[in-house]
Amino acid sequence: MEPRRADQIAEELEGLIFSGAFGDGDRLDEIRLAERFGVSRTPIREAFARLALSGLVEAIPRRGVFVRQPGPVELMDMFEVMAEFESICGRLAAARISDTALDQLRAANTSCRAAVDAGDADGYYRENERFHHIIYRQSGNAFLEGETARLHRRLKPFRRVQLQVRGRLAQSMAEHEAIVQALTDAAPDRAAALLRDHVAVQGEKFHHLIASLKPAAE
Amino acid sequence: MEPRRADQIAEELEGLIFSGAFGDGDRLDEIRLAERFGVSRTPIREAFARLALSGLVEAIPRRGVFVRQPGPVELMDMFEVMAEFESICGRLAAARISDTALDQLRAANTSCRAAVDAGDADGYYRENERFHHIIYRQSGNAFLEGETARLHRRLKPFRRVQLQVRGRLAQSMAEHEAIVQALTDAAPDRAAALLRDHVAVQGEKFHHLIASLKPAAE
DNA sequence: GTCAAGGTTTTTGTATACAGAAACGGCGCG
DNA sequence: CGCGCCGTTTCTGTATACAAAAACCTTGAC
Repeated sequence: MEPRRADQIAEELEGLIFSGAFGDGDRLDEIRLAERFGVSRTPIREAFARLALSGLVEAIPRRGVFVRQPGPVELMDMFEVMAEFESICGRLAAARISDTALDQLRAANTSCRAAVDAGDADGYYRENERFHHIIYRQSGNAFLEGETARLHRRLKPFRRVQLQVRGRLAQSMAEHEAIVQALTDAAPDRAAALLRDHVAVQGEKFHHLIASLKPAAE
Repeated sequence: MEPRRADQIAEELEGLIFSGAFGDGDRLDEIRLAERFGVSRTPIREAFARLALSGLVEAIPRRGVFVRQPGPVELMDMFEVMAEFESICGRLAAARISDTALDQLRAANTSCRAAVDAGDADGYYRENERFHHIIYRQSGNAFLEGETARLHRRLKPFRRVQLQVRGRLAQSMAEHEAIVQALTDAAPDRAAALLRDHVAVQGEKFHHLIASLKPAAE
């Protein structure tokens, strides 16, 4: 049989969870999913293991696996941590960044601005991601880079929403340039502060958004 | 059959990896392990999934699972991140900590000192852990608490080594008291700086240790 | 009418069997 | 003598079958 069946299933399930087909606390039935995907229970269980690695589901022994989707509170917590992660990366990168990487940052920023001007949302996301990943890498700490990228990836589905606020993109671009400047000047504290605020703002915007979306929920 | 077989196997394998029976890059043979534990391959694979969650092994598709033990460089990176984690927890906790928790910190510190005086190493480790976990909790950020505890746990086997340096325990105790003072004074920056240094020192000690142990390795 | 106990059903966990891919070795060719 | 190709073997991935535990429902007693 196809060797990467379990991986594909994991991806599809990931999509289903992100799309909201499965909500927080929902139990994922092995048998139903096995029938649905036309495979046995084994690759389903394998897929569950993959999802558990990403933190999307949690397996409770003898009970089954349950969708673990962060609620508003946990999401705010995650954004707060994300801001600190980026801040640390920036602080370290300010001392360790190479000239080549600085050029790459400026290039990513230029592409980013071009995407904004062209109204190319996908392009913006892609270049924005590149920008941040360069900073992660330049922290010179592979473990930090990995953990930061991990959380970044996990928050990805929720980041899209809050960027639709008018004027945020232009402001974000300005912040990017200030960050590049701080890194160029090798100013660790400034870079750390700028990056923290840059991401923290995303969290706040997100908070306002969910607050306006469901005011009666809490 | 016993329902928690896979969990037990996972624990045993964890012990084997920590004890050095399996080194970095070693491939874990499903069949051999199945024979060794007297079970089929299925619970072994289940155990692998658990270990992968802890980051102790890495599964490469169609190749098998391999022990992923951090080398000196990665370990240093992890200690650096650990220091930043604790620092963040301290900064947030300084603003959010409760009087009850402050009392608990002082109590843990007292027990800690008693253990040091009694030469009770295990007691020291336990109370020291309690001390730090209280701070994680008091950050008021459940996600941060979880991630910090996770990394703390992962570094646990390597922490034991570096504490055997003479005089470190007493110094560590003094740092603990300074940290409690900073939290009592609600001084976020001071608490953050103290905690960062408190943990960073561990990383440095560790670095010196491995440097002295294998000078020809690099 | 409510609660508890027992049996039934559903579901997880494990064992075994099989298919397909990757690693290994021998053979032939240049 | 070195290199590449093909058959063999070993191992991962998947399917199916079975055991055991938890959830569910029914039934009986208080």
